[in-house]
Amino acid sequence: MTSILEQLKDSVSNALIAAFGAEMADKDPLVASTSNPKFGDYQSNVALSLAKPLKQNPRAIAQLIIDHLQIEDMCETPTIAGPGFINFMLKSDYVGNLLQEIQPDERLGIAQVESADKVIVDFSSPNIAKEMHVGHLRSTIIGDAIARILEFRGYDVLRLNHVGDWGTQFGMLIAYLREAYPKALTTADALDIGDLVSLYKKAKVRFDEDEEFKQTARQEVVNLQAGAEDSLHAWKLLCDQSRREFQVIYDLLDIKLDERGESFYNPFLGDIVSELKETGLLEKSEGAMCVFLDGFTNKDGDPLPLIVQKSDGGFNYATTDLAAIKYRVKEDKATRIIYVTDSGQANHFAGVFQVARKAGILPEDVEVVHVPFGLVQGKDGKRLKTRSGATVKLKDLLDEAVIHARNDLETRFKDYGREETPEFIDRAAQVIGLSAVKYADLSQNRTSDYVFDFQKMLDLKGNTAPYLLYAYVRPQGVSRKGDINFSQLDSNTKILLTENTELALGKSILQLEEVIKEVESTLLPNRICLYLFELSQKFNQFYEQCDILNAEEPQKTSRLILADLTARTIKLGLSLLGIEVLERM
RNA sequence: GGGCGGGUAGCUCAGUUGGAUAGAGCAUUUGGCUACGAACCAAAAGGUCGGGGGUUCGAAUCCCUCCUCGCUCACCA
Repeated sequence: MTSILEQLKDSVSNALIAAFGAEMADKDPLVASTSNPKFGDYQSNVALSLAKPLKQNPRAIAQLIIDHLQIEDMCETPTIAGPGFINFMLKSDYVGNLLQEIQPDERLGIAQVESADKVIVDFSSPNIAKEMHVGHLRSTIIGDAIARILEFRGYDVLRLNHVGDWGTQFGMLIAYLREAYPKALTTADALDIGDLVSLYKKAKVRFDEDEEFKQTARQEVVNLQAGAEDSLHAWKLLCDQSRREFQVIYDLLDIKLDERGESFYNPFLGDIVSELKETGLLEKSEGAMCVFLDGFTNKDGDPLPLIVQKSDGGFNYATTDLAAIKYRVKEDKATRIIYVTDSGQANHFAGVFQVARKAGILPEDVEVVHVPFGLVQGKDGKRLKTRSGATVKLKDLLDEAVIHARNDLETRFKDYGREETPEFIDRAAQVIGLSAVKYADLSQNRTSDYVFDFQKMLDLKGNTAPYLLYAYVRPQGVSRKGDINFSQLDSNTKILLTENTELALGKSILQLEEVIKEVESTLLPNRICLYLFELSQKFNQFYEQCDILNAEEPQKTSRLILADLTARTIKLGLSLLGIEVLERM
């Protein structure tokens, strides 16, 4: 289905050409939703922007455009307002017909892209030998939502987990374990993940304080990268253990990822350096092999290098990321590569992308984009910590969310005297708790820092997951009582939008496609959250004002269909965010 | 000092390529349940869009400048 917005744009463009000639073909018709419903549903500001070049009164231009518009089937006669805005009000018959058209379609009429281009979404990417913490939550949730949206649009999406399973931290850990717990390097599961984490911290302290240990650790990295067997064996044990821990979280959050860690690119790192050497970009500086960047300077104002080989011969993450780009372009045939990491890595990616372009590793027709997000902070505006000062563990946080949701459900049921089975409560608490966490993050996806607030996240009022889940449960409850089979409707069943709330709801349902297409390019899932919230509000208003089950036919069937379409739209929208629905709650 | 990103209602945040009187939610005050499930709806109140200049028919949005907060600036990732 072509979205209403696109149809209007085309119509206005055609009217411009008809009124002012073929040179208007490239003119943006400036059609958008109105800022205020009293101006109608859509507006075009094109007449205002043409006033100067055409040297005519904008209202006169607007009138000429309207005279050449052919949209009688869609809209009431457009009106001119203020200095020259053209306002469009959709006809309720038109909206009803469109709803009828999308009703039988599982995708609710939302189009897929014509060619299934390969898109890589690189997200989550925790570090081996460390527990996942809230910082990984954002990347995981946002990345998953972006992947789901692009998959729904028909792209061939490769979800890559670029785990930190290589590099200096490993040298540190292995060097430390060699002297402190040699058994852990040869026996599976000799230590649990919590021990590993504390050992990692001790290793880090020694690394920072003890110059000799630092050298040993670096040598361990070089050994590992060169393929030393005992180092590799130890490394593998550590990775397996961490991987199982990560999987618990991914299962809980329903996240699917293909693991391709940094180690995967190890065989290609040397080639990257020699390739850069051939292009003449490579320079040796202070013992390290570097490519100096345009537009980046250090504290002293000198050009900043991207180091691709350290003075000890080891490679670092810039080398790995360059090798990853090359592999993703050549082998995966990606046309778009999306990196979901915290905004602190913006400079790093800008540097890597620049070098990749210059070196010809990254062709012009492949898009790379860094999707940054802010730090997760506590209420004090500082990095999120537990009361004891430790990092908040992701698993604990998710468990707490589910417990919170369960407590709320139980008191609610008690207040209403409702009896539910333990299985029902388990399931509902799980869905509500986890969706609250996901939604709280996705709904305010800004690149600025993110204040983590349990109370707000689990609040059941306002723009939250429970509000949307409730807006889904309500029409589902009505449908169950409505005795209607939506898959076998009579073909002349009309959707009648006579009340204001019905019409507003109908229009809202039809906007999902516009929103999805917008997010496809902006990669801002919070737009979908906002849309779903507004849709839910419109449903609740409709539900409040219009009787469904007690209405007379044909209104009753029409309203049942409208309610069902709302439920399906919410379910689809939430599924694109990785959020499940409940039939009852 | 350089680069990047912020500063919008008491709090948390939206605000699409510049568009009409800057919007939500929470909190506050008030009204609506003999329930198509009130986890809802309706209403009130709440703003020098960090300050100051500029660009134009029109600026929260673009440019300049200053204040302020965060991240970052060569061998961690």
